[in-house]
Amino acid sequence: MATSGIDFSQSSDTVAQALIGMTVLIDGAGGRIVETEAYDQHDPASHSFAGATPRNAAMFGPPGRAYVYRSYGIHWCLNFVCREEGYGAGVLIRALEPTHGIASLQARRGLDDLRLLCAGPGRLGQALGIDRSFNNLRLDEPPFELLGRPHAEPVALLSGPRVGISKAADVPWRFGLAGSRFLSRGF
DNA sequence: AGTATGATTGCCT
DNA sequence: GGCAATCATACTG
Repeated sequence: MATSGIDFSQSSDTVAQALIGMTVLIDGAGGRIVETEAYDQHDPASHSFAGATPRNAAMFGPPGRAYVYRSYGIHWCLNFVCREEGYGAGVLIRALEPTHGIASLQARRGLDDLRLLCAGPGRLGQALGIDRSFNNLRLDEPPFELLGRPHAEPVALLSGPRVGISKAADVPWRFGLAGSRFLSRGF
């Protein structure tokens, strides 16, 4: 069984790149991470920029946990907390290539098309069954499971501006797996 | 207490 | 390409 081997105490942009190619599962369902975005406390686009609030408290907690927030009143989005307790940084998981428990992912999405199953943070959240109860959960114990890249093989990374933000829109902290057809959109 | 605003998605023209 | 859905959070008064 491959171990994740990832160090969440690193900066969010480093973690965001290291996560590409790894596999995240919730209750055994999920897939290979093909798209991420980094957010940092000193980054105007980050929820943590203005300091800790009840909503973003998990971002300021211990690294290696989930930060879950509601997007546009509709979607649940999943982040991995980075750095250290008291520092607000995290990585938004934006897209997966479905590999495990595909039937349950499809059932929750009400959609069969593998390409659109987890291609976007809201879609991914729905497919994995994310909700508020996952906020602040540890990533190294159930229901979460993180698996490293098979044979620790290197991956070809893409990077570019983050999606859907108005501040710091030029910072290239969106990362993707080159050639993947499961990205939320092109780079 | 009222209002403005999203780290989005899906449907409409 | 445009825009409605839908609501928690943050900000203003």
